[in-house]
This record gives sequence, structure tokens and C-alpha cells, in this order.
Amino acid sequence: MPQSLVGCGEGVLDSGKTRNAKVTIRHVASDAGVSVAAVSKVLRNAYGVSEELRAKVMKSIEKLGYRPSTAARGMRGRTYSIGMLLVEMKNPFLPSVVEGVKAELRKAGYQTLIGVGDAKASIERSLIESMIDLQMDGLLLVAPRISGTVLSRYALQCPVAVVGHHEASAKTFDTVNSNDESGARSAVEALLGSGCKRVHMLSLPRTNEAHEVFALREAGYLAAMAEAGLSDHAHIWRVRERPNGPGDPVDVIFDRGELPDAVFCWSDIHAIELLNKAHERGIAVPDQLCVVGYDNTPVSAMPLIGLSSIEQHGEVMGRTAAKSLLSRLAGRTDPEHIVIEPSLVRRRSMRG
Amino acid sequence: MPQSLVGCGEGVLDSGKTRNAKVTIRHVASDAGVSVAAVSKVLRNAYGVSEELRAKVMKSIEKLGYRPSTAARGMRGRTYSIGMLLVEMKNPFLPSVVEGVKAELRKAGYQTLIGVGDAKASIERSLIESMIDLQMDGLLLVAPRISGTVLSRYALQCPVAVVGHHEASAKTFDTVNSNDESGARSAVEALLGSGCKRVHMLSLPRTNEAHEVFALREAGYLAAMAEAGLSDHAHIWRVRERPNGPGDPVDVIFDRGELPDAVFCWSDIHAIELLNKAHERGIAVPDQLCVVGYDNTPVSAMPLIGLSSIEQHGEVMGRTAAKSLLSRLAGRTDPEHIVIEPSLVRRRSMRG
DNA sequence: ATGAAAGCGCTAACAC
DNA sequence: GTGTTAGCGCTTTCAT
Repeated sequence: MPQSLVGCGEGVLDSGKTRNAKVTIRHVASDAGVSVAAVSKVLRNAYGVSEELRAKVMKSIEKLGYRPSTAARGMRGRTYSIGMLLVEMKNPFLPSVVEGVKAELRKAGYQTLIGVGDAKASIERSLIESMIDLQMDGLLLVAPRISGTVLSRYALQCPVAVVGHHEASAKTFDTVNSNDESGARSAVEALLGSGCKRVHMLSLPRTNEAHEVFALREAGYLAAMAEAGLSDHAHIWRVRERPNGPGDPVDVIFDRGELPDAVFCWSDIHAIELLNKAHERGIAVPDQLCVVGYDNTPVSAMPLIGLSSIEQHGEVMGRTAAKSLLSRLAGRTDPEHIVIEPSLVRRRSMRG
Repeated sequence: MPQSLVGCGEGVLDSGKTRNAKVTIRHVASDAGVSVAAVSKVLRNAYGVSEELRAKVMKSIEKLGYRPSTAARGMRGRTYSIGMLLVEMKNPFLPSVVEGVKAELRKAGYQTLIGVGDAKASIERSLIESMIDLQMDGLLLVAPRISGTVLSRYALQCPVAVVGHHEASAKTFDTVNSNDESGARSAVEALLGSGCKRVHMLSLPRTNEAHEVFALREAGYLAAMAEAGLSDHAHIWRVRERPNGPGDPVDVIFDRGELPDAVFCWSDIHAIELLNKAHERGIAVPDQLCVVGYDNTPVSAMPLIGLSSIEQHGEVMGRTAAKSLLSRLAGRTDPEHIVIEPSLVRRRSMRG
């Protein structure tokens, strides 16, 4: 006989005043007059429960407003939640990735909890560890700054899928990436095709990590310039992502030397900044200066902006990564490295 | 106060190729030759541990790369993580709030995990419940769509602070808001002061919730118009936040009747859309049409856009809400309802 | 100052 | 089918 009732008052829920005593599986069991195990089985749709019992249990669950504790559940089984790590919040490209991930995970019954890493490896690590310690069933990392070595260490503890971080040889986790090299190539080729010769690139300060997307975009840029026999005109400006001191980093392009014919930017963030600066200085776009960005961010599509940009299909990348993670959760162990082709969206900021 | 335990640093973790066997508190205890309770005390900086013992334990922790399981910890004590619910991801105002919240919580040793509600009450609820079930120590809700009644029910189960949701009479949770009415007022007054008479407002489709920020902004708008004796010229256009069919909702302003002198928009999202449409139609801003938005979003500050807007001080709101939540976690039970004064930022889109 | 032991809410063998 | 019973990894009395 079920007698293991702890000192938890009546099964009656709060009437509104005091903080809820949490309804546990035991309350449900006793209310339904069955064992705790039976309730657990109903919860998990496990094999071997009669329709009667299931009905009784469901009724009590409803009546008591019971919700299983994910935390407790996670100690033995799954939490059905996955942790998503975002580099930062302000890049307007990321929402589309999040959307894709959430949609796909939701279909599979998983919740998505997001942590924001502020583009700092140390924060990313503490976030990842928190997520693991919260017993998330899997990790979905978007453009993490931490190295592949560290990633694989985490991947040992918890299934991991990574977006926007080239690590095609990784054995313990999956990756989904845009073909950053070919994206850059098509941007530069289009620029060259429209008559530009001195095509520069605006990129980030160099890091020693070759897996960063902008490193591959630089490679694509250089390759395209070389193939056109214009290596001499190639130049990569490296500036911070956001101004963090006085003076705007993007200004260097205008302040030093002769204006290039066109600038290919590693990201719309820089490209839009550039468009605004050009406007302020009375430089005509695209007549005097052509610009192509990367990400096809919503702002780039605004008539007042009209920025040509490389569309990465963020939502597709998100969906794809989520699917990878799910299949890994389902048991796959051999790594999967998916590359998605980007495409150029032409707007006012370039000729042709 | 939680402790910042070193994660799996350079220390040798598992020597093998298989998935890590998790290092538990028991491994540490046995390695250090002390009891499990002792380790727990060290972990929590609890009273009554000798320096020797603490040192021994710390050494083992380091050596084994031990991290306490937040999930297990949550079953008795705190998880030191709080759940943040965002209405949606694409509103560029939200990152600043997130930043404020994270900064403040981080100082207090808490992790912030974010869920995105897609502006749907049902999703919000399931997210909130997940967060509670994951044993988050507190909830920080940003512009939730769910009603105050439901909110207070959750507040019974877990400390809650809410941003951007007017519920000044709530007894069980805290709120932090911008003074939306006065923000709207100052926008409209500035517009009227610059000579505009027929000032319209662009708002969202009406809901039956008076707690929504745009409802208060409407009130401020109407009040300002009334005080200027211009109620007859007042008109509120209600359009969807984003186009979800063919044709853009903002077009109504141009398509029906005479053009207003100025439009005050409940959000920069609408205002920027409006600016773009005006540009496309060759309507001169601010000569033929003045526009003021709300949120002072990064895009509004761009030279190519030049949108006047109401600055809500999102980061401050975030910080403030986080502080409220923390003080509630520390034991406060009487509610706190804080209102922050916004201010107008003048740019090209208005005269004067 | 330290440790043994009783849970926290749940899952999963294994009995019956 | 259904219930009993060990734990999961941790916190927290309460002895010692």
C-alpha cells in the first residue's frame, strides 16, 4: 500500500496567499492511489501501463497542476532542453539562426535556452559549463570563440553541434557552416565584373584562429583578386567590430590614401557603418564607391540603405544544426560537417 | 555566494576516448580523504571548515576537474542561474536590456539563461515552466504577453521581476518600466512645438491588455493632443508589428486620405519602416513629414536614417530589474515598482 | 571542526 | 500490470 506521504499537507493547491509547496510525483501518486513508479511511467509513456491507470494518473496530474521537475529528472534521464550559446546579441544576423534552431528543436519536444557569450572565451566557457551542469541534453554553439581543442573536450561530456566555426576535421562534434570562401569569392567577382579594380576588404583584427569565419572570407577575397590578376590592388583593412574608443574604426579607409573602387566587408555591421560614413563625407555610392556586405541583415534591405550582401541562410543553418544535434542525441556518433552555399543579393550599393 | 570553480582546464581529464564519467562530489571527497559533507561545505563557503581541509579539498577539485552539478544542487539549494524571458529576438532594443541584466547578475555570481517567447503567450508559459522546472532561482521577464494574473501565479512558485509590462498593483512580483506615458507626451509635445498640428500615431493592433507599453504610449499621445486642443486631429493607426502577408502594413498612412504633418510611432521598428516608405515615395522628411520613434535603437542613430526617438535607457532598466530580483532572492517580499524617465533624442526626422 | 545519514524529485531495475 | 527499492549528486541537520 502506498503510504510514503511526507509531511506535505493536503493535496489542495495554494488558495493564493503563500508560496506554493511544490507538487511532487508523490502527491500525484497518493492522490491517484497508485505508486510513484506508475506515475513516472505514465509521464514517460513507458511500456506497461493500463489505460485505466494512465487515465487516473492524468486526472490527478491535471487536478494538482503537477509538473515534473526537469532538474530532478535530469539526474537520471533527460531534461529535454538544449543550451544554445550565442557569441553576442547585437549582431542582427543571429535571430534568424535562433529561429531555425528553435523551430526544429521545438518540433522534437525540446526547449531552447540561450546563453550570450559576449564574444569572450572565458564567458563562453563558464556558460557552457553551466549548461552542462544544468544537465542540458545537448549544446548548440553559434560562432564560439573558443578553440576546437576545448570544444572537443566539452563534446566529451555532452553532445555538441557548432555553427559558424570551421572545424571540418572535428571527430567528436558536428559543424554547420556557410561556405564562407565561396561567399566572399562571389562578392568580389561581382564587384570586379562591374568594373571595379581596386577592391579592398574590411575585416576584423587578426586572431590566431583559422576557424573563424572571417578568416575564410579573407581567403576567398584574396583568391578572387589573385585569379583576376589584381593581387597588387588587394588590401585588407582590419578594424574592431564596434567602436570602443573615440573615433570610428571604419574611418581608416577614408583617412589614409586613395579611396578604393569598392569594399567587400566581412559583415553587414561594417558595411552599413561604411555606407553611413560615405554618406556623411559626400562620397557617392555606388558611383565613387561600391560596397558589399555579408549576412543580408534586415537593415541592408531597407531602401534607405540598399546594401548588397551575401545571404547565408541563417535559418537554414540553424535548422540544419538542430537536426544534427538531434540525430546525435538519437545515437549517431560519427561526425557530420555540413556546408551551405550562400548567395549574393544585389542592391543599390553596387553597380550592375 | 557561488564559487567560480575552475572548469576542465588544462588538467588532465579522462585519459580515454570514451565519454567522460562525471566527476562527482564523492570522487573529490575520497580523493581528498574527507567526507562528502566537508566538500559540500567548502563548495558553499559554509561556516566551520579549517583552512587545511579547504586547501586539501580545493586541490582535489582542481586535480579532478570537478564541477558541481547545478541540477543536483538545485534540488536542495540554489542553482545560481536565473531565467530571462524575451518577447522576441528581432527587436533591436532588447540587447541593451539583456546587457544590463547580465552585467548585474554576473556581479552577483548568477548565470543568465534566456528563452525567447516569440510574442506568444503559450510559448512564454511553457518557457517559464521549463525554467521553473530547471530550478532557476528567479525569473526576469521582458515584455511578457501573459496577463498579470498568470504572472502572479508563477510568482508564487519562483521570484519574478518584470520589465516593460505595467502592473503597478502587483503584490507578488516586481516591475521596472519606462514612463511610457511621459515618453509619448514629450515626443508629441516636441512635434507640436515645432509647428506640426496633425500629429498621428502609429501603434499596434488593440489587445485587451492595458499593461502593454504601447497602450500607455497611446494614452500619452492622446493626452498631449488634448492638452494642445488638437484632439480633433488625433488619430491612431493600428498596424501589425511586421508584415506577414503581402503589402506592408505601414502603407495605410500613405494610402488613405491626407498625409499627416507628423507621426509618432510606438516603436522604432515602425518608425524606420515609415521613413523608408516616405523615401520611396519621395516624401521629404522632415519638411513634409516629421517622424519620432521609440527606443532609440542603434539604427535610428545612423546618419542615413536620422530618426528622432525616445531613449528608454534599456540597459538601466535591465540593471534595475536585476537588482530587484536579487534583493527579492535575498529575502524581500514587499513588491517594488520602479519607473524610469525616458528622454527625447532629436535627429533629422523632426524640425527644430 | 568533521562526518554520517536523511532526504530533494525523479528514473529504472527488478520484484511480485 | 503494478509496486518496491535503489540510487542520481548534492545540501543540511545533527551527532561526534
